[in-house]
Amino acid sequence: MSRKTEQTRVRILQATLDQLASGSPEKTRVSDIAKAAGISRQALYLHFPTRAELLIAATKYLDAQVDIDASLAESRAAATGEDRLSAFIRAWAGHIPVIHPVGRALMAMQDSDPEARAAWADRMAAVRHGCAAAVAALARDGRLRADLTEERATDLLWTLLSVRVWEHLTRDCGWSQAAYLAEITRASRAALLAPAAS
Amino acid sequence: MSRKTEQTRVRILQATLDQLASGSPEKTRVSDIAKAAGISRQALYLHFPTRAELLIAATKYLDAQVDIDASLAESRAAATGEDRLSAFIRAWAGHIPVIHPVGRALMAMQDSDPEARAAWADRMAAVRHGCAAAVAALARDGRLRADLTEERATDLLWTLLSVRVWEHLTRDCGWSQAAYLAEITRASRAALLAPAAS
DNA sequence: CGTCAACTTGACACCATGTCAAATTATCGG
DNA sequence: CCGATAATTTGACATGGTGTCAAGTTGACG
Repeated sequence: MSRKTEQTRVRILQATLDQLASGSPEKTRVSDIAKAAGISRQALYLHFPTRAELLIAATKYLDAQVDIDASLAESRAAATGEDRLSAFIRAWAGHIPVIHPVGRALMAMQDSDPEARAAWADRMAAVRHGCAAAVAALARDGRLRADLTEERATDLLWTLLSVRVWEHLTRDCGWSQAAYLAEITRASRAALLAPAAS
Repeated sequence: MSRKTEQTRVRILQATLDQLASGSPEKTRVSDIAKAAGISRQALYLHFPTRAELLIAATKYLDAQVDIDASLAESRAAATGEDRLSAFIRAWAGHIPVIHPVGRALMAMQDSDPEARAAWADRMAAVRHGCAAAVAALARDGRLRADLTEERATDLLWTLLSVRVWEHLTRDCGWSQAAYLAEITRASRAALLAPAAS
């Protein structure tokens, strides 16, 4: 009963991630996912009430698999604010490609589905929280640009690290992930750090 | 004959811009626009074959009204590269709010309509061209950061000035237009200019 | 072997876009 | 001012995806 239900649920979630990753996420239909999971479209609706909730569940499922907190451990352990900033950027930048397919699908639904909007906003708020921590560490070291409040610096970093910026640089500009990481790290330092950096 | 057709056409385009500006652009339906223009939905299709082409035509109509080239004149006339960069940013930043409603509608169609995608890409390519000119002026003055190629610098500036970044800062972060302009100018200078700036 | 849950099949409502045909109303040239 | 014709209206319909509903089928487990 519950055993089988859970199996099917996981199979659906995995199929969702697979389908989103291969092909345009925003054009992936519920029927495509059901087919990939080997069940009927209606059966999928027995597990997830709407497309939006399926996507949200898939996001959480992915979270559970990748364990972003572990990647952020290095950032939190950094001795200096500058190290913390770099480590945070490195960790988050490495995660963007992983969450991008489902993120793109979620972003595409933002205008039509309030739940999807809230779910995505929530995840991004978590990223902002990480940005704020890095900025606070910088401020503690006295390395933050004097004319920036912590809040404004956080907004700036959050924007620089947004998925849209990653998309623009890697997709529209054709940058490699390595180039993205190097340049966005540099740009973030340039934007936030007081002059006379290392 | 052609007189009336033209009148109606303009009325539709104006109604389109009005509707997009008031209310979520991506949720604006063809029937909403037709109603605002005072004609039937089917009559609208007599003038514009698809929603995408209507939006594209509205973009061109808006262009014709605002004359972006005039705003860029100051930028082109700048004596130094740094002045040119600042003037370009100021001009473009001032235009983003104007084109944003229709731009947002166009961006929302990118995944479903290749024509809309191409039209928006085209406009953004024009912005990139402006970025490239500013970067070239900077390079000519020897003010470009040594470790950046002109191409990469252009990509960076183009990204910083993207509509998505403007949306993020003004909508998600709640920044005023003035704050956006000031901070994005600063960030662009920090990202592109060689140290020891004015 | 019977029961209950999971699943299937097939039909349908909804909503926005886009198409079509027939009827009606403006508009313009003569 | 009238007749041709262009512009518009009304109403019906196709398409494609989401979400719902009902009735029938399969399969596991006590």
